[in-house]
Formats: sequence, structure tokens, C-alpha cells
Amino acid sequence: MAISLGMQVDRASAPKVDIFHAVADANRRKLLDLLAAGERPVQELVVHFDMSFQAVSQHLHILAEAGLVTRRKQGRYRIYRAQPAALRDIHDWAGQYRAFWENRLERLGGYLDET
Amino acid sequence: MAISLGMQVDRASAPKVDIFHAVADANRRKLLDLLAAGERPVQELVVHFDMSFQAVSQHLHILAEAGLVTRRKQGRYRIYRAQPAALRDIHDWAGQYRAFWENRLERLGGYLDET
DNA sequence: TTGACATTCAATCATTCGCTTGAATATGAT
DNA sequence: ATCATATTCAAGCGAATGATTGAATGTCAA
Repeated sequence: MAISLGMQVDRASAPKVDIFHAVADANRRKLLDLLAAGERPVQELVVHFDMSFQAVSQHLHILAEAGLVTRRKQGRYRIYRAQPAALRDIHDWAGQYRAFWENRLERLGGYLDET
Repeated sequence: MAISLGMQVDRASAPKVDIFHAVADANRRKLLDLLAAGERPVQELVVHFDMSFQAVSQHLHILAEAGLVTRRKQGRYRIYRAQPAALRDIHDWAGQYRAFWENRLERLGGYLDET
């Protein structure tokens, strides 16, 4: 596949922001949900928020630093794409406690109180 | 069942703290992990942190407000117990993106860009 | 009763957060 | 060239966060 003209990709490196923190904000979760439906320029995301354009941009920046989105420059647009593979960590972490809501177990693992 | 002497239970009501926020802090996640092995008094939790006793107490307070732990007074101890059923919400939310890390799909749902 | 222990309450403080506004940069259209 | 568009950069601000310290409360032990 040839390289598209005027196209440049910012690759994700080592995440600088903790994903738990990135996802703690409801607006950022909403952004991820919107992007899950398909990549979008910032413009199309902003309309879903009652917030300034720049504020949305800042949230996207944080998501990018957490490795949850990547962006691609296309003309004067920045097209953001969801990259939520990192959410697997969160999924797995929460999944450790599955027994608590499935079987109403009160304890996990093999530990016992020795008091 | 008769009421145990010197025992009192603080029941969880409607959570006042968002679980995503409660879990955003690494120390609080560590507390949950410790408590998953079995209920513990604050004292036994503190030793695992490089932090003042009171700071740990504050974190436990936040976890309690999020409904992720309950506490029981036993003598002069406060025994905390994990109640991480609410983590199911987080687990389910992150699970929405499962396709991203399982099949490397780049899009979820039925949405398409109509640009 | 006196004192040690376990925990919370309360005040304080530096840092971070989420947001706003205004300037800067870059691209496309005329 | 000029101007509008799309987005980021940067500075500032009030509010929330995470921690500390000291005082207060309650329980056990001598």
C-alpha cells in the first residue's frame, strides 16, 4: 500500500499517563465510546460535549498519552482513532474480583486470617 | 442470629464516590487487592504502605464511600472488608472493547463513517 | 483511674485537574 | 497573498486531590 499524500501518523510510544487515571473522567470515557464507532476528527467529537473545543482537545491529548487513542493528520484535520487494547489491563484487573459478584464469595485466593 | 457484643456494622448506602475515580488511585487499588485476601484492620494494611496511618484511613474512607469496602467495629479495631461487586460495572465497561484486543478489530458496533 | 493503643476528625498545604480564554501554527479555499 | 478553518499551545484560575500533622474519641490493659 502506497503512502497517502499529506498523511502522517503519530505512533504511540511508552504511555505517560496511567490508564486508570485516563479513564477516570466521564468525558474521556465518552470520547472513547464515540471513537469506538469509528475514527473521527476533533470537530465531530466536540458537538457531543458542552465544553470548549480546546477542552476536548486536552482530553484527547490525555487519552493519547495513555495510549488509548492515536491520531493521524489529514489535511487540516486531526483524525483520532480508538486504540483501547490497553483497556484489557483494566478488564483483567476488575475480572480478578469476578467471584464477588458471581457467587457472592467474600474472599478470594487461598488466604486465611490467622488471628 | 443474635447481635454480637461490641459489634457494629456500617452499611453501605448509595455510593457518593464514582467507582472509576475510587479506583483511579494506585494506593486504593492496592488496598482492595490486600483486602481481597480477607478482611483486615487498618493497622495490618498500613504496613504495606509508605504513608501515614491517617492517609491510609482516608483512602479507606473513599473506598467506603464508593461502596467498595465495608467496615465493622470490633473492639478498638475497625475491620475492613472488600465489597468489590461494584467493580462489575468497570469490568463490563472495559469488556465492551474486548474486540480490540482479541481480533484487532478497528471498529466496534455497526457504525460506519458516512463522510 | 491511668495510660497505651487504634482509629478518625480536622486543619492545612502543595500539587494536580478540568476548564476557559487568547495567541500561535498549519492547511485549504478564493 | 489573503482569509477562513481546524487544531494545538500556553497561561491562568477555582476546585479537587493526596498527603501531613495534631487533636479528639473510644477501647483495652494494668
